[in-house]
Amino acid sequence: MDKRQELMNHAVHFFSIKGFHQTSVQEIAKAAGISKGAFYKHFDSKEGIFVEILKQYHEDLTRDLNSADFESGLTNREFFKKKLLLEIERTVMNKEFFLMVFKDFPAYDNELMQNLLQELRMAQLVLHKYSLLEVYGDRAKPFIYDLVTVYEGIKKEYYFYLIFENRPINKELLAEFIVASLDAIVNHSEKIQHVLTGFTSTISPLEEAYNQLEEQIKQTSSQREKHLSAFLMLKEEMAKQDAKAFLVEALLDYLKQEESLATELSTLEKFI
Amino acid sequence: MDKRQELMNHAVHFFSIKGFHQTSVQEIAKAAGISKGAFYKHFDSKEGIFVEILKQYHEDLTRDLNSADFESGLTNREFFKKKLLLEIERTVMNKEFFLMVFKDFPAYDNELMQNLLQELRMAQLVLHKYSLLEVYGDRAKPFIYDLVTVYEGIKKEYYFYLIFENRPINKELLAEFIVASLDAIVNHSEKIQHVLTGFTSTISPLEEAYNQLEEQIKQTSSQREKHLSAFLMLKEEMAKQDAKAFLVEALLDYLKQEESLATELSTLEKFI
DNA sequence: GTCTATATATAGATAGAC
DNA sequence: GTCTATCTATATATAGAC
Repeated sequence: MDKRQELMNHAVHFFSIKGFHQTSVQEIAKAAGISKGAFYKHFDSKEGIFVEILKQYHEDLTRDLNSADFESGLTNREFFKKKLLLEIERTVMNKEFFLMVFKDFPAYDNELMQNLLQELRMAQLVLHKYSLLEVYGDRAKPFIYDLVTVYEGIKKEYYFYLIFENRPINKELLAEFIVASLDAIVNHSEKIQHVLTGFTSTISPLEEAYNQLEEQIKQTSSQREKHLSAFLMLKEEMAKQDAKAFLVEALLDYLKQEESLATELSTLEKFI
Repeated sequence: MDKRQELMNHAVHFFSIKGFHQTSVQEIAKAAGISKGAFYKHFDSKEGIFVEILKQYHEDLTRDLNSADFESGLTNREFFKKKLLLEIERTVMNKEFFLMVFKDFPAYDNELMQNLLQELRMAQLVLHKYSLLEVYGDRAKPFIYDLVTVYEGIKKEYYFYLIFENRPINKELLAEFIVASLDAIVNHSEKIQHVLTGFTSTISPLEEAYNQLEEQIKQTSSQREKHLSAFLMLKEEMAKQDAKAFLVEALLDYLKQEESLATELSTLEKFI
């Protein structure tokens, strides 16, 4: 077999058991019967092999789902259910990939990787959106984003049972159960107000960072009024062309004293 | 403030951003204004502080939910929804904890930690089970485990929106939406076959390991028949009091040639 | 493309002085 | 309870011979 592919197979295996950071290049190389040094002739870094695994999985999945041919004459619902069953079976067969993704992740300071992940996720989201619209049509439209969320949430939770806990579950039954649950929600939907309005945010990232900080102050601050005032002055000052650096800094430092605001403040600081 | 508590707060912060393994004790200590050496006067290891954080969160959560007093005269459904809303708000307020748990995890070779996690998860599961039974009564009973799974799946997926993507979502609306979705599923439940039969497995871990391996051979093996035969002989031999070590070993090695069986085989090997 | 040897860095944890 | 210095282990990645 191709050494490169062999390395990737072993890598998925170790990543799925120990997580990305706890797996060494040495282990992967050794499992494939080569030295650590030789590994770097095939991949330029440990992150490199991880990215290649992600890409390959995504390509395989897309190819599989597109090339699947179901008997003709199926209703939309039956077709949807067949695709779901295929996805469930595929996920269980590739359980190591699933485990790898849900364990440790090398994505957190690598923008390239984050973009890749975002992209893969979006692709799945859009796919599900159109599948559900095909089945439920206009009745699903007003709350399609909520329906997609419910669908993905239920699916994922059963994946945990199937994969993390190795539970023996009848997959045909599971597919029917999930679709039947969606049926129920859609049939009931006139009585339900929707929650989500779309998958992509329409406000700017800076605006969002402001909103997040304001919300967090309102919810958790020990000195709500003072912190809100500081926040408003900060927002005003930062909007100015000739913002005073010392003032911005002072207000940030002041707010940083409240530990619960740390995450929101670091996000905001990226825009300075 | 208590230095110990201060260290824990900073630890959650770093763990939530960079993950457990990517955060050094040095960073945590420095953020709290002490040296790395001094850290070890407060906690005996990095894992130690992680466990303490988990325990504290669980205690706080239990206390909060028990001490919450809602107005009297609420219906079961209203009461359930109020508790859900409280949990949503609490989760968003403690988003760093949520991020920490869903990022990197130090649990994978530490049995003590795995037990703790299992315990915390079970506690939540049982809590949800009884809450749902209170609201839906006998109608939910036949498929209560599926209902709990659906409930937790939907909730978790929205938490991802709220926390990872910082989406502004009306929490009151969200709580109503989730409960309404559960209403719909329960009302529709006569027409739905259930999937799960319980949360705890009734067969022994060894038996389960056998089942897993057999299933995996059937689903993924490139030489189904040969591998199944090897599997059956292995199972038979291992059951014997005077099992031949060389035969067990040989059969294991033979099966190991099929890479897709690696996970199941390592699980099984623990019983030898 | 593979090896061994090595550069370089950083981690968790401990020792001993104050 | 805090510091600095140090131990020990292990990691990613590279260099250079074959």
